[in-house]
Amino acid sequence: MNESLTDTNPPTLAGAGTDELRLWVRLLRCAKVGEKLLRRNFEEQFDTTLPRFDVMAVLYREPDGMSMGSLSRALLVSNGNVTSIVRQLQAQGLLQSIPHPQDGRSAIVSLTLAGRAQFVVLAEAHHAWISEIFREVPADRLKQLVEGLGELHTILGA
Amino acid sequence: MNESLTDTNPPTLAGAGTDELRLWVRLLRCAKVGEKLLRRNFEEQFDTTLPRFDVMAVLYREPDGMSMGSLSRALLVSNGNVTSIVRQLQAQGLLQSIPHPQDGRSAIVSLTLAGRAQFVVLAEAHHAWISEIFREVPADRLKQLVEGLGELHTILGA
DNA sequence: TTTTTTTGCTTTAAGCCTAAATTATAGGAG
DNA sequence: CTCCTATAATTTAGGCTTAAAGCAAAAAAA
Repeated sequence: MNESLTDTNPPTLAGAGTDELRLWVRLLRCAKVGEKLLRRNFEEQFDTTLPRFDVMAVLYREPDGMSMGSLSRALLVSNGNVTSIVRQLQAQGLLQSIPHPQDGRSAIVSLTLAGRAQFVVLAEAHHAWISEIFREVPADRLKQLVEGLGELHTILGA
Repeated sequence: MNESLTDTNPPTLAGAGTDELRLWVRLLRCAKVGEKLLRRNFEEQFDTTLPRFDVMAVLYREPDGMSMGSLSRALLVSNGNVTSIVRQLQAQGLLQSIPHPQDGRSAIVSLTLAGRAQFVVLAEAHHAWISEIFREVPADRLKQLVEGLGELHTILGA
């Protein structure tokens, strides 16, 4: 029950090995492994990054464009962060920024035609990579995880 | 079946909304939300970071210390990355680096007594935050996710 | 022994990320 | 109209991250 007085091992931490902690560690671990793979693929095959892909993915769903603020909220990243990523995409001609007609502070960013075309290509590759990653996961297990993580996300979002 | 010629909405992407993609998006989303919360807490309450905590967590389990290489492999981060984090912890007196007796290239890093004491405090807070995050998740759902993510991690690791 | 290759780690360049400070515009109170 | 506050975005400082290049020691080869 108690730690031995001559124990040279680390003292047991309160709560170590609980289900919550295990869940968190595994969640983070799986996400990290996947991200590592995607980052490498995006870099090697398209000379781009996951964050840029994320920006394009959000904008693809909004053909009329959106403000920098909405973009950063949709991506769960800080306001200032979006600025530099948008700049990169703009420099590549994949994205355009147009001053808001009513509000002089704001700008509406949207994908260019080239950006939309490029995103379709990227999204296809992205999906193929994800499929490959989860290839060995049984379909019912997949559904179970989707369900469980959906519930988790709802709880976390609230 | 086909896209309308006058459709102003984004064309449907092949594979959009499949279970694999949904799983990946939710996995990443949940991890991101949790990380954001932990980062803020570590910063505000202990003026430290999640990566530093991660290093300490690994070293806590290895009282005899380990090489920089083992450390980076255990954390799934690049070799060069560990260098700067270790330096920070060393500057705070939480970690010590001792030259390897046989191998002049290598060093053995380990937590100092102060580092071990500090880690116990951090780990306790960390666990409390995690518990709070998952407070509303039913115990059986928790177990199911732990199980599913464990399997997923095994598949991803191989 | 001398040379070559490998290995452990650090450094560098580039990008992502945040919080906080700054700038500029918008909108309301007086 | 003027002042004050709120909001949109950028800039700045600091930290994390990687890949690639560099350095020094070890190990292997010649």
